[in-house]
Amino acid sequence: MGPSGETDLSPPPSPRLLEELSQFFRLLSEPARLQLLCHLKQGPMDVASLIEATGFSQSHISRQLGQLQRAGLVGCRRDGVRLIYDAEDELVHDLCALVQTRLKQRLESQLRQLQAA
Amino acid sequence: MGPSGETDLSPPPSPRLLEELSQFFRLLSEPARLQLLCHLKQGPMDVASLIEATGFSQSHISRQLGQLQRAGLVGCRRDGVRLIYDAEDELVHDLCALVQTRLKQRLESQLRQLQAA
DNA sequence: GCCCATAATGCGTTGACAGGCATAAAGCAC
DNA sequence: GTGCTTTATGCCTGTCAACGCATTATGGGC
Repeated sequence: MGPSGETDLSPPPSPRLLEELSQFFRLLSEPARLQLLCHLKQGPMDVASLIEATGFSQSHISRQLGQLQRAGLVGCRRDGVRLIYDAEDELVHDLCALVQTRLKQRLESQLRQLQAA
Repeated sequence: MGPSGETDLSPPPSPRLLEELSQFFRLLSEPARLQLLCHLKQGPMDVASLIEATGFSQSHISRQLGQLQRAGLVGCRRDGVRLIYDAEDELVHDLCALVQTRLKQRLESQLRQLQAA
């Protein structure tokens, strides 16, 4: 606990990794995509159901699903002419849970500050 | 409705929460901000050092720090005329570690597929 | 008071991407 | 084969945010 606390535990991440990380977070930075992931978390669905559930256009849904699939966050199988998508990754759920907890803590903290004042 | 298997374990998140989550992820979706957070994780720094470390303009750094501060991810204190920023949240580090692990797993998986073929 | 250093903000440009419409591709039924 | 349905893609527009430059605000030192 000296003045030079040496918090330097980890080396600075390479620009390459930084780019990959931010690209991943970018996928989750769009409410539409997050919404699709949440719906798919409840179980596999075809695109028509996702359109019905979200109200977005078919082309939009298809594009967002494409991005999520390329990232490996969703997968799909064929059922005749339909494509059934499903969430393939628990990570997103965990990340959301962590962030949600933090958001809640932050709001509670702000609330206490208001009450104290 | 379907006689579906009801994988409905968790209720669909409200649009409000979806928006908050995506906004948070959006903060991390910019390499510049992620880079600032990583630098600050090594210890408190003033803005001049961050400019030196990242090569961005002063105005840009200031703006990004402002966003991070409003989200509570960084804090700052004054030292004379300088402002010393520091990372205030372990969450980002944890999130990055989780995502990084996943990215690695994914690459390894792809590598195995190539070798098998 | 004036001057200098540091950080924040107004303004403009530009690039990226959401999102819809129209079209093409893919697969099934006949 | 022709049609019909479902999904993917080309094209377009609007919007939003990164980013730099110029300016302003803030806080020393004299």
